[in-house]
Amino acid sequence: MQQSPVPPEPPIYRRIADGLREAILSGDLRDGDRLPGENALMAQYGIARATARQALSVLINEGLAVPKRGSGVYVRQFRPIRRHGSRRLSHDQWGQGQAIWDSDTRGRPYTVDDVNIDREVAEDAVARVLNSAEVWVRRRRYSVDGRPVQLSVSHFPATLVENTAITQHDTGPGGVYARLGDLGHAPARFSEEVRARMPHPHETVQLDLPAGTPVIVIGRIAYTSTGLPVEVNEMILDAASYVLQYDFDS
Amino acid sequence: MQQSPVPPEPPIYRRIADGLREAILSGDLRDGDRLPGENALMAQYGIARATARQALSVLINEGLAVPKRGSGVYVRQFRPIRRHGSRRLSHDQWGQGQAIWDSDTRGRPYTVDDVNIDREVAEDAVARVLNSAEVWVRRRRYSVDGRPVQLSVSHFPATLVENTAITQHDTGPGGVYARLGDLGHAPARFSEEVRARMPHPHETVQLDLPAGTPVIVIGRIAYTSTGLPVEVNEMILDAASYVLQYDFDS
DNA sequence: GAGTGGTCTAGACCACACA
DNA sequence: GTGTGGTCTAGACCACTCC
Repeated sequence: MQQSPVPPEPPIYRRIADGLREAILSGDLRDGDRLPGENALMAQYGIARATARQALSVLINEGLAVPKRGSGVYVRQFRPIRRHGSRRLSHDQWGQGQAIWDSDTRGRPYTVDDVNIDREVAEDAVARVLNSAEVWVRRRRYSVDGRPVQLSVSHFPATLVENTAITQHDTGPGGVYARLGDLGHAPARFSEEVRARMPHPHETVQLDLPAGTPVIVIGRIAYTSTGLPVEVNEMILDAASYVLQYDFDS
Repeated sequence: MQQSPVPPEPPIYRRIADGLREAILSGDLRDGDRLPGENALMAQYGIARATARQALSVLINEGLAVPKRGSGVYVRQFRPIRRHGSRRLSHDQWGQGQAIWDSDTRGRPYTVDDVNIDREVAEDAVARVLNSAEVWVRRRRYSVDGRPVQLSVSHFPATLVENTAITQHDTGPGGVYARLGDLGHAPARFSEEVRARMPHPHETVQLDLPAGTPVIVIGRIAYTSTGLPVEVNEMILDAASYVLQYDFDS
């Protein structure tokens, strides 16, 4: 009867999840493959329904699998869009365009829906940055291949853009940045803050996110060449759909 | 008996979770506050244990709450470290150092543990970028205030750094970049790819991540001024501990 | 219609925290 | 010791998908 300080075994649901995860990460189960369902796990391991569900929920919450009602649980895929930060310093100019991760580089077309434009009282942080209590706000949703991938909320100082096309649905050729240029306030410098977190419920709905998908949050300030902040843009990206790339000298 | 096409009510566990979430996001429940426990929810809503657990698990998987065994479920806090990409173009130089999100800017000291240095056969992606089949690999873990926040794996072309301090624990003054400089290969340009995803199990352990915490993955390539890639560094950051900042001109 | 995942109940035993 | 969350069983009904 050896009773030594054995490291406690992980619970059953976790061991099952570990096995399935390894099958996914090793490539035994590939993109879109069907995982063993609840009934299969119950039979195979002699466990209760809730325990089988718990095992599957681990993988779902890790973003490795997606449940489909009435059908099964499937291996999830990752095929991101590449978003470049700086364009001028783009590393294509000095490297061979090398990248560590694969991505869909063909410029798939964006579509924009759910445009909303309003004049609002700015939130504290935005008011502080733009030095303006009132702002024009442009809310948009971007989709690629019919799937929503990004939410964007742009804020402009109200007095700066009043009576310009920036307050209209159709901003004209070149978009809002061209209109800012018309005003003599062309954006020249950018500061981007990047975070990641789990999505809020409305983001889950608007981006149609499965469980286990974080969002990347980008807060971007656009400055003119003289250092005047002219736009604050908060973007919410489906993390499973994006790779961000930033190139810079030391 | 009106029986009109009512939008189906969300399940109980979700309604409970929604209520708790609102309490957290509105500030009624603050950092570190205790949420109603399983027993409290069972009594208050007249539901079974598993249902109460399910409601709490929603918030836990969203990263809004953290369970503590034998104690309760608590509201989680977010107090990130700010990590700057470019230093030369640092936006302090032309802006007023404005930022959208709060962060702990006081430079809290890093500690490094778990240093591992090995000569290895490179993974495909790394071999392709460095144009080198064999690499020296430096694995490190960084902690702040005693809490692990970042894992880092640096790869260097084996033939380039052989017999230098880069293959030693003590890399000398200025660290590995200074040693690369000694070789006439000082890094001058960087390309960073940024992703976010849920952590793998070993990352969860090494970073001591609670459920509902994504990781930010940074893949960074360092080039010399002549465009020679000299380092590939993959960093895994606790997303709840970081804000990344990138400044650039258009 | 058969099979799947989604929700829910009513129990049980355990390890752990806290007083 | 009491209360907490962690794991697990054995059922149930439902909505949905696929054949």
